[in-house]
Amino acid sequence: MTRRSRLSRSRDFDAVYRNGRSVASRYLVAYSFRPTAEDGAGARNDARLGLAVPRQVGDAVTRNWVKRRLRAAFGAASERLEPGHDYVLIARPGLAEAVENQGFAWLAERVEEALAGAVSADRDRAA
RNA sequence: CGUGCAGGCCGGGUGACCGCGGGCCGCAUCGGGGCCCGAGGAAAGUCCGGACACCGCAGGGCAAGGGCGCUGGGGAAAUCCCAGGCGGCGAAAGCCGACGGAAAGUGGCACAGAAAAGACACCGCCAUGCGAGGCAUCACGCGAUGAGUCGUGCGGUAAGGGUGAAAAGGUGGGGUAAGAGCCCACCAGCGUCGUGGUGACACGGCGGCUCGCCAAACCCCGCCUGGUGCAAGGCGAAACAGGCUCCGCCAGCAGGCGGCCCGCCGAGGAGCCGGGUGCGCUGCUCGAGUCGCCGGGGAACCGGCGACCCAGAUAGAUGGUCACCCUCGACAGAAUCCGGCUUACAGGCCUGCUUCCGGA
Repeated sequence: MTRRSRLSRSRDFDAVYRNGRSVASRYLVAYSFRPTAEDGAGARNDARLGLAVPRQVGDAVTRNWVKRRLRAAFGAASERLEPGHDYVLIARPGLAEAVENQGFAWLAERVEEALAGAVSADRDRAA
């Protein structure tokens, strides 16, 4: 995933939090939101990801480790995702230990189902 | 050889495919390639010192704060480094020490003990007054004298007992009613002189005999000290809206000179409500730089020559899937940059030294 496909500005995060829909599970919270032309930035075709890994997840090394794995899992899932959406994934405490025990494949599944859940919730809202 | 000590170093590796950040170069401008580089010894804690940047700068005194405090050297500086002195620990190599002042003052010294700092004597020791009851001698009539016991009063005494981390210099001798630096010798400490050393100090002579410990308790002395930190700061772009209250206006204290006073400057200052921006570039990595060789020095370190360029991200770059090997991988992620300190760290390697103990 390139620089362009990341959320970088706090107004982008605010927009997703305010307008998007969320799905929470044991270790992850996923937000999804499809910006439209009226939202300023204009509609795009790629999916963008923002990450939030709070201090409770672990020390700096652990948080970096978690973010890398989340990006990789997002990259693997992005081909099956709705284009033009902005996503925010929030890690919850305990995620690092869980990934260490269950492996990357498990994380990839969890990410994919969280994102899918967020997208369907967002679609319901829009409809 | 083990053991112990000191110094230095490494911190999983190799290969394949798919990916991430930066720089350069083509094709060529929808995009897609090639090459190179891409976390640490602590990047950490943010505890010191600087560089750099902006703000302040008129001086004097006081206060406050700050750590620091043996000597010589190194270093831009430091609560840093090296070497040495002194003290403590160890068999040794070696390690540890905020290492000025306790005769400026205040304060503290648990428990135990009579007493913890004007020695106010618990037991004991010594001398003596008085009293008690017996003993011996003389006399044998009252009585007198002597040695000692018990009780009590007054005084002398820090040698002994016991307590303690510590008991008023130590040991031995003389001395004394018993004792005491009361006197003497040696040792410790203090003062002074000489010699050696750049110096801290060391060694030796002489002197008068003597001062508990704690300053990382307050404190005293000496030394030092503008503030804020790269979210500093600069350039550009975009956007906006002001209102209310109070104080002051040539002086005399509105306010400023980070606290106070003197003194100086001085026409604007303070608070509340509301509105806008919160984006791009820069600072941003070539530096007290790293490596090698040579020279100086006991070392820290310094000088010369040569080579090298070694992260610059900005919601913040190292990951995923595999395969193989080994001793199965610790602590841990740059955010302006350096120099230190401190703390964390699986396992392993190298060099030098030590010899109480174990083995040959």
